[in-house]
Amino acid sequence: MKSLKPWWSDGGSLLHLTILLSLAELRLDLDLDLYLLFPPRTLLGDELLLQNGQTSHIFAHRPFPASGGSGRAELLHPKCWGRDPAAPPEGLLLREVRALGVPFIPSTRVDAWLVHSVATGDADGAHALLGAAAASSAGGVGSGVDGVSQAAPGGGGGPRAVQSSPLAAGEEEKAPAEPTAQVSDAGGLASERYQNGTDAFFSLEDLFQLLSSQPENLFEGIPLGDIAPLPASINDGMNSPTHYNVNFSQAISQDVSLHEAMLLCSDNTFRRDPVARTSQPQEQILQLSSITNTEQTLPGTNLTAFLPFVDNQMRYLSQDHLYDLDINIFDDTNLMSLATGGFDPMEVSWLLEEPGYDSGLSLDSSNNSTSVIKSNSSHSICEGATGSSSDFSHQDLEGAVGGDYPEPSKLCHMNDRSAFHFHSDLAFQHVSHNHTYHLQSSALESTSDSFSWPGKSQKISRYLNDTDRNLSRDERRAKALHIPFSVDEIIRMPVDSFNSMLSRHYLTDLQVSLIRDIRRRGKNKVAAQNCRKRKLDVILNLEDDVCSLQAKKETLKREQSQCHKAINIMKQKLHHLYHDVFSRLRDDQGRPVSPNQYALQCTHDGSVVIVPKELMIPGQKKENQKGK
DNA sequence: TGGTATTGTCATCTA
DNA sequence: AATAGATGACAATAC
Repeated sequence: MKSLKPWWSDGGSLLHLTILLSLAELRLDLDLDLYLLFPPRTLLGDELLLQNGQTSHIFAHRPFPASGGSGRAELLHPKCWGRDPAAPPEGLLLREVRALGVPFIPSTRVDAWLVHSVATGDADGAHALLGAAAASSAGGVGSGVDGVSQAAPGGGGGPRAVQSSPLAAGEEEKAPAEPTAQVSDAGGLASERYQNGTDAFFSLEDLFQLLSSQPENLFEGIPLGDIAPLPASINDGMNSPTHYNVNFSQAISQDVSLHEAMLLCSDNTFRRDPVARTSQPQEQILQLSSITNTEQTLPGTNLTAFLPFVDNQMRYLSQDHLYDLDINIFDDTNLMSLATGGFDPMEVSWLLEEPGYDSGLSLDSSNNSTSVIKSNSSHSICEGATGSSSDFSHQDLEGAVGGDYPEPSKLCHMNDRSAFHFHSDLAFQHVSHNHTYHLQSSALESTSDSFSWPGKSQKISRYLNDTDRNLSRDERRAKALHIPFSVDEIIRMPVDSFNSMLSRHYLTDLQVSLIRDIRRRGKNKVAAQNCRKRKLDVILNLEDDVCSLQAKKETLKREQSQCHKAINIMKQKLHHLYHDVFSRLRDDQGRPVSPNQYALQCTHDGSVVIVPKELMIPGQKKENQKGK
């Protein structure tokens, strides 16, 4: 391996894997591809828990038409698995996929670790793993499938329990001159082991062991040409030893990007038709579309499936088709929609042009348009194969957000990765190459120029299906950008988790911008709701206070009235008492005392004396007058 | 068709 | 200085 660097770095630069005549690297590449052969029935956006606690998401999912609904799922990015070589991901998909009831689960730890090692540029770790695996295979040390997770990654010990594989010693002892038979037998055993109804998958361990056990024989014995007829059907490929077309000389002589390996080849691997290989690119793609729908496809059991990027298809997939790894998904959304005939630019641009939207989706048009144009050229296959735009447009909106995921069979997504693979969809069998590129620019103009449309809501609603109509604007945007988190999750996530999530996942600038806007708007929405709630509470409390104060006022008024009444009664009583006292008073001559001339006055010792009014203190006079 | 309530969003302020 | 939350103001929408 001559060069290895993270292929997500440098804004989409590719990791070119110059494949040498090295079996280890061959195995490595095989594992890379195999890793993509996830079991079916996973849905786009499925969050996969890794044993190391990290998560990843299925970002692409392509069904195998001939396998009765089975398919492959691809993780969002190896970057999601963490970058610490000391803590390789474990348990990849194991519990989840088993919970889904799929018949086969690829090896967990080693495969993830291999991809992880390659993706992170840790070639030594990957090679050490491979070497350890080979040594383990030769030494016959292993503990079964579960032993995979027990092995120490990074070359410490044999990470793969090769001996426990159903392809154990018997396969290793096969004649070196019959490598293809080994492959076939391996596939047969594997299918025998894993076959379950229409779903059968080749075990990574089986393949790994096969390659590890007799590398020289395998490598040298594989003919350069087609050595055997294609299997007549999937079942043939599954249940009987079958020869496959494996051209290793071509495989090891090409500079292939990891992106190609991961994103392009997995589907292409199932094309075995030599005629199709020699066809023109577009024709090949079309043939590929149809081939994948026929019994010629053999999911998981054909060795060619493990050598996708060594297939001749890579020849016509020029770098123009691949060169922008950093193409953001939204660009792909535009592309796929725009590239299809009869597309209405509004169908895409409304996602960006809804009023008040400033998340940068539209404003970042310079970078956006660039990537779109790039992806435009790189998506000629997809554009030509799409044919119909409406279905795509709606399916595109059904992303990972909100937990409302489309069925795998519908998952022909807009991103550049899956766009290369959607030939597996039956809908693309009878499509023509309609390169309506002009629509793209018009859409871009519309997305970048206008921010308000008259009657836009009605127009927008026309493009929303029932599901999307129930989604919020941010949810639709998030779907359009294939953001692998729910809006609720983005909003409610703690700050630390949010920041770590942004750093852990491979997200384009647009995605990050949208996520931050979603979070900001969501937080502010909640804050506004709380604010209004508080304001309403304050108003209600004030109203309650007014009511209580009014009631208290009434009570005080009643008490005052009662006091006045009591006072008047007391005055009346005092008046009567006063006159009663004077009526009984007599002076020393026996004459009645006139209350007009005298007054009753209380002394400090409590006694009552009769005082002439002219001798009274003025204040006492007033009191006596009041009492009268 | 106008009024009103609700809600989302942005700008700005505040802690 | 940066940031999250609070809040006023405005617009869109539904009734």
